[in-house]
Amino acid sequence: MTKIDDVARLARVSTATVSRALRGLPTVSESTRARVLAAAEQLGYTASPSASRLAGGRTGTIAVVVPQITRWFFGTVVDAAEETLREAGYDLLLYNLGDQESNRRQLLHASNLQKRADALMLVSTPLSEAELATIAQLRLPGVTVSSGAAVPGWPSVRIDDVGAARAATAHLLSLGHHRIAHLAGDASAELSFTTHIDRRLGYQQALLAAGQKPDPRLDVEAQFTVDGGSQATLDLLSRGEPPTAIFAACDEMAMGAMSTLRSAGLRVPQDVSVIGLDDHDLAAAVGLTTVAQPAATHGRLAAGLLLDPLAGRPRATSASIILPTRLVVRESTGPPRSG
Amino acid sequence: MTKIDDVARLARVSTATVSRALRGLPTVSESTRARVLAAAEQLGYTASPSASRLAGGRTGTIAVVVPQITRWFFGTVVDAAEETLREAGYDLLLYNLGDQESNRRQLLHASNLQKRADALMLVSTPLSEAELATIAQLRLPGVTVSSGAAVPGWPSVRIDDVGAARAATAHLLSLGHHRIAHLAGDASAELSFTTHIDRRLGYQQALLAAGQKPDPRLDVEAQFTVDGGSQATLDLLSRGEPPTAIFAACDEMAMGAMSTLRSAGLRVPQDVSVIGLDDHDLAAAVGLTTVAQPAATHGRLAAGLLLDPLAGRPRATSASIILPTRLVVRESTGPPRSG
DNA sequence: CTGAAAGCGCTTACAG
DNA sequence: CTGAAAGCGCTTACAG
Repeated sequence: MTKIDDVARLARVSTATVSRALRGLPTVSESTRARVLAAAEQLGYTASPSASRLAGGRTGTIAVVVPQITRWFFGTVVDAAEETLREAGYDLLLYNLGDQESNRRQLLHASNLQKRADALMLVSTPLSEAELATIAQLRLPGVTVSSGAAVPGWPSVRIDDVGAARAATAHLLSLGHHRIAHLAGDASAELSFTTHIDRRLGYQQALLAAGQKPDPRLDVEAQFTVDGGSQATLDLLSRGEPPTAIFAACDEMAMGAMSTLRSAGLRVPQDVSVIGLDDHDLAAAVGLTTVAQPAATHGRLAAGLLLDPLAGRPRATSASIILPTRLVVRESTGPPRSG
Repeated sequence: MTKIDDVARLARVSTATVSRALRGLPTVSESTRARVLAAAEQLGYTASPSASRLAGGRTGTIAVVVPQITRWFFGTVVDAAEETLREAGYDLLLYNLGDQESNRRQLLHASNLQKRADALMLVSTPLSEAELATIAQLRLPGVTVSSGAAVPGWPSVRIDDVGAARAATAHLLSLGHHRIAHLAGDASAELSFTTHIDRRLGYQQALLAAGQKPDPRLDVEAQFTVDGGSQATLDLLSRGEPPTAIFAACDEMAMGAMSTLRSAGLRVPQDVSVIGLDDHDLAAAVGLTTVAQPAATHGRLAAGLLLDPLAGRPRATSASIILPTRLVVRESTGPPRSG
């Protein structure tokens, strides 16, 4: 591997000058810079990241933490963030929390993060008090995407979960539904996971605004996945008279619900309407009505918010971005039979 | 940040001993090791990765390259690989190639990789001759997942794409279909991308074995996505008499096809049968018949193949793993109307 | 605008 | 089993 000395020798300058020229620092004459670039090019030189990091104190890396990369929203956020970060020259270190709580603790341990990344992007990742305190003390720049922890001093990119859930439920109400079920995220599993709580809140608010009292028997918790949606729907059906409509807290659950309803001999939307929240890649294909949220935009904007302070620039945008959602009506919702 | 000297001072040993004790090298007495561990614990010490990498020559990082993290197969492979790698103490550096060819070239440039990662996992990533040569010359350990490049000396984990496609097509043939279309990956877009070629080959082999001549008008190319499947199906329908069955090269395309067929007023499977290849998370929910491939197993095994040589162990498994596929019959396939 | 020298925080022969 | 010292390949004040 060629190193900086090789380039310096060939360009007849010091290693300090090579370092400056290659990083585009302004204190290098044009002719020198040209000579250095030519030498580096000729030798196929790239600085060793380990050495740069140690000497410079910056890692050139952003750590991105997601609950599970296979879920639509998280995959899409990471996809968009990766592109933005790479264009800016940053590497993306992926932390996929998975199910294991032990995994979580270890990953979010301070010393692990601070020495590995210049900044942190937490996607839908709740934090304990202790974790929050540690991160605050590290003074690591960061951004949160979607709900989860609110880290003091960090910007956030998210939607109005309460409002989106309200809109989804209101759509069902406007069609004349009176028995509207909710498939909620499992609030107990992930500490202070506000997404689940907020969406349930929006659901309840919409019902109350329409003069309906939320019925706990129509409100079931499950995993935020296709299987979770299926299980929750089975659960719902086993409780007796089925609802006339279901608001699932995410599209994956909604698709699981649609599938289970059909297997149970119920037609969607004639017997039961289903609405989700996301606008998953496949929502259009399965005719799912949903409240769309712009996942890629989350990732792109969050990455941008991280880059500004890292480059020493003031943040271009305000600290907290609430992205718009919109109702997309497809074939999975309609008026109730008796409506 | 506490550094190794702090620990050494507290434990009353040299930094060399701290380094050895913490990494579990055998040449440290038990009592010394205990003292060092206690000191490190007390100070909350973790070694600086940059310094370790520079001094030790290892990065503790695996670079994982995927075409697009949002696609089911790739997301699932990365999810499984991440878990295995993290358990072994490795970081995962994600390279999401995306659409941009320029991106590709830069990422796969030798100097970029060798200094950033100890090993490389290429998922469905074709390489040019030049890239292959560079990688071979780097002597970087690696593994390929799914088809793409065959790097000399690297193990691979994949399915038999030709056989899987043959099985999918044979299923349609066995139901009595005579006009079987194929939605293929866009072979021209990604150099030497053998997955697309192999699946088309299997399709053609099955037809020929049944005495049917492949009809180019029933063989359309598209993106490996839901939208790609929709577009290709529209294309197919615009060519005149529709096929009685469609074999889509992946489930996402198959789901796009199902959706477009229904929008066009064609029933699945009564008017047109559809079979995919993957067993996507949502395949069961939409009743898609498919040839299942174990995506998570790909990721887990590939990560394992990488870890053995990195730990200096001989590889536990043979160099080339062909994982089994299996036909999963659901509701999207049936006999042709006139059959 | 450029260079000599120190230093980033570890690991690794080399000795003992 | 342990330590002193060199070295990994850069970047950064400090001088000029």
